[in-house]
Amino acid sequence: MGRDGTPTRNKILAESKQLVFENGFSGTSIDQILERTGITKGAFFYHFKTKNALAKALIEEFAREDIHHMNEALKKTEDLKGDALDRLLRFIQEFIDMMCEVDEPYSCLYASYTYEPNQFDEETLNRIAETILTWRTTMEKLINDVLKKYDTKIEVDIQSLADHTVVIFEGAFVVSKALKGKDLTADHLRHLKNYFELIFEKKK
Amino acid sequence: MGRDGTPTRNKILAESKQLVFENGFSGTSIDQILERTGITKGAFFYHFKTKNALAKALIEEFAREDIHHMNEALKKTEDLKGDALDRLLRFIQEFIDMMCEVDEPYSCLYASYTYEPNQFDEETLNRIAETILTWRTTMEKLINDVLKKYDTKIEVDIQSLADHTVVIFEGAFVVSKALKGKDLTADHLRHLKNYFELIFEKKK
DNA sequence: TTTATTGTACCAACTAGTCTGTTTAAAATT
DNA sequence: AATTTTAAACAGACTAGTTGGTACAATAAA
Repeated sequence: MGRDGTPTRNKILAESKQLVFENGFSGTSIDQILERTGITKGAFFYHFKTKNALAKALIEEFAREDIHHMNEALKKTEDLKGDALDRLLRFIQEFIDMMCEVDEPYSCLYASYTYEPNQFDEETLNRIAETILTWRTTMEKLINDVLKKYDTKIEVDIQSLADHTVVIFEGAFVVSKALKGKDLTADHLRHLKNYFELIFEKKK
Repeated sequence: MGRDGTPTRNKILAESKQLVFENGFSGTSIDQILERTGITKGAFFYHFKTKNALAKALIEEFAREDIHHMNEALKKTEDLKGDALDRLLRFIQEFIDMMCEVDEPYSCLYASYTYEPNQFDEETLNRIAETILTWRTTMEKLINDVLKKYDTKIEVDIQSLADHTVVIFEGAFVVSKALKGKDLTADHLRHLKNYFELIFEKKK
């Protein structure tokens, strides 16, 4: 039954993600995507019914990978469950290491879409919120584990502390892109780690 | 000689800034701007030679206001120069107060432009970097003042600590837009304030 | 053969930008 | 003070190119 279209589909996804980071979504034309991929219009519209279907597929894939990274980092730190603070710090360290490996400023589709929200349907935008809320839940769990044996030196709202990680990711991406300094992202995650380190103190 | 064009020019700037936040820059058509302002094409292109001239004017105005806010906050805290840490914390508090007053998620043109960089010329993008670096310089000064009487509990790089404020602004804007929670921005500035509070300890 | 893919010509709507002309208000002249 | 001049400010029809999307023929594997 016909040939295998998945390489084509993947090429479209990969190249258009890149293009969206360079030009924004509405600044990226389908013709540009065709040129970059060497694919024709027929093939494109076979795989994606509309340009917005591509937008949705892009965010879907990006969100899946994002949550996958998060879960991988959770797994890698499972052995530290004994000291929940150690684990939390190692969890952040995983992403510091990840960001050190990259060789150009990292970009995030959430921010990209968020700054031209009218281009997308509710469902697409909800997918972004949903993923950020998944991060929130995960971080809340990690933090609450810490709070079993630690107090906070300053009174803090746990939910917003949980969100703070995503905030620093997003902010660091923007600034590192604007200043063209790929190392900035890791630096700011280190500050987040510092904050976690400083805010908790062992219960007596 | 002729009528006064500044109200028209200002209306164009105000409405197109709003449109850029909703649709992105390349997602905003000149026709849309005309519709929103009730102005005609002739008037638009009288005030701005090209669409990119508008982009530049927008970022110019935004940057000027941004630096103005920064300097206002500096002025308002001058009386606290005696204790540099107090001053730093009050400086951040100024922006917390500012963000509490707003009644919808705040948006930043720096992030908007940064996520479709190919739409703009070098000069426009440089204006963004320049402004962020002005923030860096200001924060470095505030922090170095603190360091005269305080040590840091954890070894930190001053430059990246200085940048951290902008990072948290930008990240908080993105997340508060994505989650449609206008209060989030202030919350995360509070975390920044906490961080500053925790990281410094009086020299003996 | 059949069905999943891909190629290409085409279209209506929209894009940024131009062109020519009109209005307006202040300054120069009477 | 009334009139004319001047240039800034605006109006809106027009254009050449681009946009997302369609129709349908061609091709390739099962």
